[in-house]
Amino acid sequence: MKDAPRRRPRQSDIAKLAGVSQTTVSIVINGRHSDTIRIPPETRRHVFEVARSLGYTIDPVARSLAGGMNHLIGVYTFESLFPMDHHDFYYPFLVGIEAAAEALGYDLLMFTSATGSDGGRSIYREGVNRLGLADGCVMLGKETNRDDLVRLRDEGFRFVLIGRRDVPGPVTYVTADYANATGKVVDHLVGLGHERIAYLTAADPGEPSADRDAGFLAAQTRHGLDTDGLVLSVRKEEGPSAEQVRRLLAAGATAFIAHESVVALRLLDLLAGMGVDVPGECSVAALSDAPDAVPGPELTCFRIPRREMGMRAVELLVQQLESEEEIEPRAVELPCTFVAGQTSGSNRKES
Amino acid sequence: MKDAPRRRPRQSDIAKLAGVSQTTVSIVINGRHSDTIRIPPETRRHVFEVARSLGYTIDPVARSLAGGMNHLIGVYTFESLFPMDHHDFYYPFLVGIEAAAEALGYDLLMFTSATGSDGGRSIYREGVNRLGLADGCVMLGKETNRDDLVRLRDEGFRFVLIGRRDVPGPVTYVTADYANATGKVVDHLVGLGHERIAYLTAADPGEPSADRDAGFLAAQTRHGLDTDGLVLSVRKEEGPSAEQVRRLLAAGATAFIAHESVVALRLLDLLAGMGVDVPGECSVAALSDAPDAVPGPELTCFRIPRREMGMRAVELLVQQLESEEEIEPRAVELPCTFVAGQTSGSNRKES
DNA sequence: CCACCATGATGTTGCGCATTATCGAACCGG
DNA sequence: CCGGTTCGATAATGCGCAACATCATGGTGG
Repeated sequence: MKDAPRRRPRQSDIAKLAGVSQTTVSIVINGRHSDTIRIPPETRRHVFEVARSLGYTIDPVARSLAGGMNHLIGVYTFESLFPMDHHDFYYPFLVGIEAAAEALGYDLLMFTSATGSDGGRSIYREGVNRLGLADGCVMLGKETNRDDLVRLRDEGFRFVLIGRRDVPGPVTYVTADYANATGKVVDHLVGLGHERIAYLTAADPGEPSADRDAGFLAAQTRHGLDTDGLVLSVRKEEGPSAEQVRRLLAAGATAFIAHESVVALRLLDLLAGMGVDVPGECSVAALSDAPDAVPGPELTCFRIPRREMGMRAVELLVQQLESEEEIEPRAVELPCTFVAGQTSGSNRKES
Repeated sequence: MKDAPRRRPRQSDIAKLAGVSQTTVSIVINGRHSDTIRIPPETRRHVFEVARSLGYTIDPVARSLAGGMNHLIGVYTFESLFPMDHHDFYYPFLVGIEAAAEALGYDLLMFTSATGSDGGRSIYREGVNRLGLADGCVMLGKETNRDDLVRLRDEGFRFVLIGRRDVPGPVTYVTADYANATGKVVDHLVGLGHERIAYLTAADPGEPSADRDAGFLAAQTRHGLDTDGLVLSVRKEEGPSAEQVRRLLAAGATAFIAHESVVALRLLDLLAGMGVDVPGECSVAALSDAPDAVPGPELTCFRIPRREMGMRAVELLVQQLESEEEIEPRAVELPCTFVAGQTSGSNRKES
């Protein structure tokens, strides 16, 4: 019935009670006895008993200081993690990350405090890199700070990016194979007889957009198509204007491909407003997931394997962490699954 | 251009380069200079410069061992955190927790590794209490292990529970005011003229259920109602059987209150199947949130302030962590908001 | 009867930091 | 010119554990 806030028992407490040395306790607790380091079973049992009776639990902090791993995987997002609007975007990644971490025996350290008063995030704030607590880090977010990344790597910090990043020097990342997936969408539309495909690329630059562009370009030359007046740069927030869509139709477009599903949905609305039937007269496809919750027809698009990407990232990271030698940075591309959807149909040949 | 995996710079490295002692570096980095401990601005600036040039980052592990705070808030769930089925349940709490943590300058440590091979979770597994890495912990989940909780508290570890828990001795928790909210639902139904209200309580015990039961009982006696043959214990997974519902109707029930919204929804189906019009002939209410995604009529129910609970828990915890003296354990009850919904209507008086 | 080895441990050191107790020099008034 | 006081720092210690080097004992073969 002590009122005093009991201190955590330590190995030396056990040692005293069991009549052995702290070293012995450490060895027993960690099961480090081997051919060269021998502790007889009875001593071991005794130590264990005392430990249990004291309610001993190892102090991970001390262990860590003494050179061990923390079994901590950092999760750093270049944007704020949980706000509702990012919900659907980040969540599947997190599910994967958590699953893999749990399977591999790691805990997750979610960095939130790196957010400055300006709302911007930086790993290095006031010269302090909070990521250090984690053994390694999974990094996600669009607005990557490349300088920080380079500095991190040069410091020898282990991390895996989710999403391809053009960074000077090698880094390991896992991404989705946007180029191929985009190619498949084009193939699908071409297979339906479309020859003039309007392409609504994302206005904000970034590797994922670039990959889609590359995939589109490749597919297009493969099929011998051209794009005069059929390419449009569109902001996700605004979508295309009715005027722009009209111009594309006037240019002979019979199908539309938009990077963002939001844009594709807006496109559907505009086309409906103009009396254009989808997929009867015109097809629409997106180069990303359609949001689940939104009602309406299922978009022709592809699914980004977010969950798998999360898992894979953690697996790669742990592999790096647990191997003795330095592991070469790796790039992993996971395939997207094509979704035929209901917004694309065969192009009725005219004339 | 060194290829050697550079060691992390430490305070002593800075000290050597800056021509001061490690102590000084520590003081400068932590801004601990005061009236009694003085470091002139120029020295401070110099130390900072050297630190930055070395890419110094503090080692939180060592700091922790030395007794400092890490600005880390643990998040421990007694069930697995991210699996899809718990998604809607945990997510709002996390949003609140993250928001408060970010606002207060804390990072989040999500414990996943406590999951045993049996799927069960225990804080103390294999003699390791990993929670110690965090300065304090927010704990959530239904299947609380009370023994662990008591032990944790006795060790002097700071934590805040989300959800009321009957634990020997005081703990601080934040919960929703289920009793009052339940009372309001009853009031609403009574106000609509219902006098015989069937009550479908949860089969699995637990404090939240008990609170609802208490609230129901109180409201009932307040209104002078009785419950002969109107109370039913129902498993969430199964819901009530058609036969049971028929019996309740036969017993004169004109309104139903179910703990779980899932059960309420199933009830609606059953009643529809029996040709009973809701809310025309019969009212249905739930004592929890209706899931957003599910189509159908909006349930009469109340909304549990999950986000606010998460925030509040973090705030309470931080308050404890940052105050000098021991703070008395506190219980906080947050109000639920009543949702009139579309599944309750006035009771047409018969005879 | 000593040299040698296997057994079963122990003493010491150090991880990187924060804290405590000091300490030297400069300054200042009497 | 000397005692006190402020200023600007520092050496030493310890947090709890793991790694390393070392040591005492007892049996065994030569």
